[in-house]
Amino acid sequence: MPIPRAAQTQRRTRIQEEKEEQILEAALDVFSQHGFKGATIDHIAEVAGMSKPNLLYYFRTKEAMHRALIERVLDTWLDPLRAFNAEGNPESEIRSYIRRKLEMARDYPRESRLFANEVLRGAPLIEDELKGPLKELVDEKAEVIRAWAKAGKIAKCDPYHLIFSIWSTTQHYADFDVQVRAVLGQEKDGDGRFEDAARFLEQLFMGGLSIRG
Amino acid sequence: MPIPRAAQTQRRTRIQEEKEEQILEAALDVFSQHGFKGATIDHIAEVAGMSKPNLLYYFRTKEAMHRALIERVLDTWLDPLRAFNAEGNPESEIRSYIRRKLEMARDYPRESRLFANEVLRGAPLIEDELKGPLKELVDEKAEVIRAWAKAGKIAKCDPYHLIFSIWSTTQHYADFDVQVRAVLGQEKDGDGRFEDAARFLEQLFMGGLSIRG
DNA sequence: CAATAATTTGACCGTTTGGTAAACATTACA
DNA sequence: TGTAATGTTTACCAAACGGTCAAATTATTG
Repeated sequence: MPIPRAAQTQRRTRIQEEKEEQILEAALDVFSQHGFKGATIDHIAEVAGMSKPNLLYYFRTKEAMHRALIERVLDTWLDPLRAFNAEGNPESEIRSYIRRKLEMARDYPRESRLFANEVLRGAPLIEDELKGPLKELVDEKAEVIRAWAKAGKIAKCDPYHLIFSIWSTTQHYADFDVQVRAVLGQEKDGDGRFEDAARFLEQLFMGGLSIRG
Repeated sequence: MPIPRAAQTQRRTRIQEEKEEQILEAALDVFSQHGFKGATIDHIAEVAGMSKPNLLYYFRTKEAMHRALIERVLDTWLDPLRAFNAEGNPESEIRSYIRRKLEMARDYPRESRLFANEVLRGAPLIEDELKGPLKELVDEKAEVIRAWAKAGKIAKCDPYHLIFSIWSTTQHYADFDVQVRAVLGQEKDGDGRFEDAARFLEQLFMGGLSIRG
């Protein structure tokens, strides 16, 4: 009598929804802190408050858990870029994109680190996502930026490297948090630090794109 | 008859120097690619072309290897910042700092990734280094930048976040190389890509600091 | 060359880890 | 309420891994 795995059933029960959520929440904790190899199923199970075999009832392998998690994260991770609007004016669009990305680094540092860990190790699980959907989205937005530059609304610049620089500067505050904290010391608390970073980055990018602040 | 471990001897022999170098080179390969937990002694031994017990003759534990490696890397990693000169003029100093950091991301991506991995997992091995020597160095250079701003040579800005943004934008090309390549596609080769990034970053920071390019 | 010190290796060990088997418990539903 | 499907747990396994040991080999030096 084969046990029907949750992942194989047609309709998901209430328990499945709850438990899978519970597991992914714990998995996010552990994977983002220790990386894929460093994370253990036992540890995730402990954080999730359930037994190891119970975890493996919902996700058959550690990799399946990681894959489910990272695909979900990747999706929401790109929301700010999707919100980037060609119709809006360049200043407010770029400004609010930077701010949203910075807010995400502040509010969802685990997601940022999970992603960083995955890319650092060569992105074996999401290579296709990067080369497909991600590239297409970036291509589309890069075209918007290029049009703005052509119309003289912002300085001429390489739109891809502009996007990279916004990603890197904002995510830095999540991924390198330990270093940032070590350098800045205890003086500034979370909110003050966030505001300082936001102010600086707006100045940097507005100036760099020749947009008067 | 206790075997004198290489690390314990007073003077290092020729063989010790060679082999330790050989091991650290292999370790850099493996640690930077797989992270601390993901790296195995067997794998490092294989890359180094020697047996596992032989490795452990020179470095008693995996952690000792990692520590030796990361301390060496951290030291050379900060050279560009140390070269930052208060006497020089702001434009050329900042410009060449960016370029040096970008060159390091291009020429030493393994070192960058090793460091990123370490910080991502909470920097357990170099916490003291970050809070001590690193912080002091950054404090010193931040003061230089602040003085430049006060003298009206560059726009007023938070010097710490300026340094963070230079770190993050340049190191991004090493740490997130897979993503960068996925988005940019095969069109641009290594050198062209590097020049594009360099041009963009110079424009960004010169403009952001109100320095005319 | 002899003898001592330094280096290298194959075999091995205890622990951790990802994952399984099967019995047991609970839930959903006719 | 009975029964089949779903969910949970205890006990366990094989492989991988960090590290040790003692014997063998090579290098150094008096």
